[in-house]
Amino acid sequence: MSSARSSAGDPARTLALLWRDHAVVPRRGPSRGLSLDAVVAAAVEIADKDGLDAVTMRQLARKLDVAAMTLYTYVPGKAELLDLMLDAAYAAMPRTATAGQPWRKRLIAVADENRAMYRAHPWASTVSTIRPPLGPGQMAKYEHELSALDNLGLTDIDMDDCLTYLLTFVQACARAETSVRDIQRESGMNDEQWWAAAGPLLSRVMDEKKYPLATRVGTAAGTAHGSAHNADHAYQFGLQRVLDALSLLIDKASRRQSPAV
Amino acid sequence: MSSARSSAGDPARTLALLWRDHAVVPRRGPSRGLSLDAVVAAAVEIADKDGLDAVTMRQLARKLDVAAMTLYTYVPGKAELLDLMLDAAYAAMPRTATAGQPWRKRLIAVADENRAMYRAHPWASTVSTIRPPLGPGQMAKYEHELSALDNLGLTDIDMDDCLTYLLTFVQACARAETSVRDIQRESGMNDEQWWAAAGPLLSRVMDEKKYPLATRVGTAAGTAHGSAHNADHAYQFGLQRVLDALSLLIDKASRRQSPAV
DNA sequence: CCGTACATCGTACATCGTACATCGTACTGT
DNA sequence: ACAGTACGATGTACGATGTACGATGTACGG
Repeated sequence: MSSARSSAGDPARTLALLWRDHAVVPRRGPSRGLSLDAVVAAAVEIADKDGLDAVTMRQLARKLDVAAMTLYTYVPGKAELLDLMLDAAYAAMPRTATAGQPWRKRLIAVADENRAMYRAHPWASTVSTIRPPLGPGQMAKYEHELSALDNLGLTDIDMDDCLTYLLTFVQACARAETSVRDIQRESGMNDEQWWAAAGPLLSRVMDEKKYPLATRVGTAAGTAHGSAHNADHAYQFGLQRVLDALSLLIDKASRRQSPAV
Repeated sequence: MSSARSSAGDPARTLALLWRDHAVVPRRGPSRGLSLDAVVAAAVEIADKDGLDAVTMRQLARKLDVAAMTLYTYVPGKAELLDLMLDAAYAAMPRTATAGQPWRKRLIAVADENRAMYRAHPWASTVSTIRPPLGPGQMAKYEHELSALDNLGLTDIDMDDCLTYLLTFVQACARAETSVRDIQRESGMNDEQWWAAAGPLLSRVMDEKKYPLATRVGTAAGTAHGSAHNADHAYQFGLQRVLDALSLLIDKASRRQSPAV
């Protein structure tokens, strides 16, 4: 996989699994030792703790005290498993009731809920959901989030665009955070240590006269980034920018809908 | 790898390669059949055509008519190769001279240059550059892009933040485009076909009364997205939003610097 | 009470990155 | 001119990965 992707398996089979559409319940043979939910939950647990790469069929099987191939009686393959993991994560999200509040507050709640989900499941931020997992979790999430944009005078397509714009931003932030965490774990260095190691080497090998701005700004940014809470800062800062941008669309639409407001 | 990452190898070794710091030129043994540049160029070619996953040591070796292990005399490993590929892509970017133009035009040029680079090298959009490849290409790119934000009254850290904000947006757009392309190639279906396959299945399995907004908006967005140029649209639309957001910072800073403007 | 449907699982295969040992080449010191 | 050696190239091998295949055992329906 270039990057992990949702909905990479057979649509029919995947949808049946996501909606737990056990069309035919087996009537013969030994009873099952596990359940689909148990398999998915175990996979999510591994991914939460050790990252998506740690979710291998053998690892997962070991955790469930079962042979690797046994998993294939619960799930057609790894692609479908990923869809089930994502949809389960979506299904478990809290959905704050914000009806009656101004749209800005409602959208901030949506963003924060997503951020919390990515904090709990960092691996989810690395999955491309261009083709989303079409399960009950995703549907409930989508329904809830759209309600924050309903009755503002936006067209259906505008609603979807605005939501996508917001969620893309939150996912990009989460992805950056996840990346920092993963690379730190794999390299055994945090960013500060890495800069401390690479910085001197770099200035010995590059001609600082040739890149004056890069040297000056890079040094300033490097030391600032090494210091602290820049992920939080980037999120708060960026979210305000995103909401400002959306307000241009939303306020115009609202005015058109109800000129008094 | 959870996702591909730059600067995942040993910093010292990587920097020496990136800056072609051949400290000791070998004086003995057979002459080399290839060059570092040839190896990197071949890797980029494969990645451009068939995606980053297709860049395996064996594939690359086959393309260069050499045994797989031979590559390890040119490059310490795959992690370093990725850094070299990225830095080469950066180095090859055109850098439009926009001195004297208003900052908005300059930033649009920066964004467009990056977009063009990602179009030429879609795999580059999938690489996390939280720790950037500290090579001459990256430096030249950074120097050039910072110059578009220089003399606007911004602090060094603001300059870096603004640039990062812009480039993150462009990369997110490119990543989406790449994802669409990759998933289409792998699944053998374009998005329209996929929706056509999954849509009916979904509506049979889900209770549309339970998700009224999702059904209504999802259908509208689904058909609209199936139609056409939404990647371009998302880029143009989003870029304007990003620039609007940045103008709040920049105009304020400029006014502080030169109240007349 | 047997046939059969089904869960389980051991083995095997192709793929990956790369460690290691070997081989042959071409320069260096005499 | 020749030996010693540094170094490029490469064949083989190892431990991962996802999963196809076939054997084994279980429990229900006739």
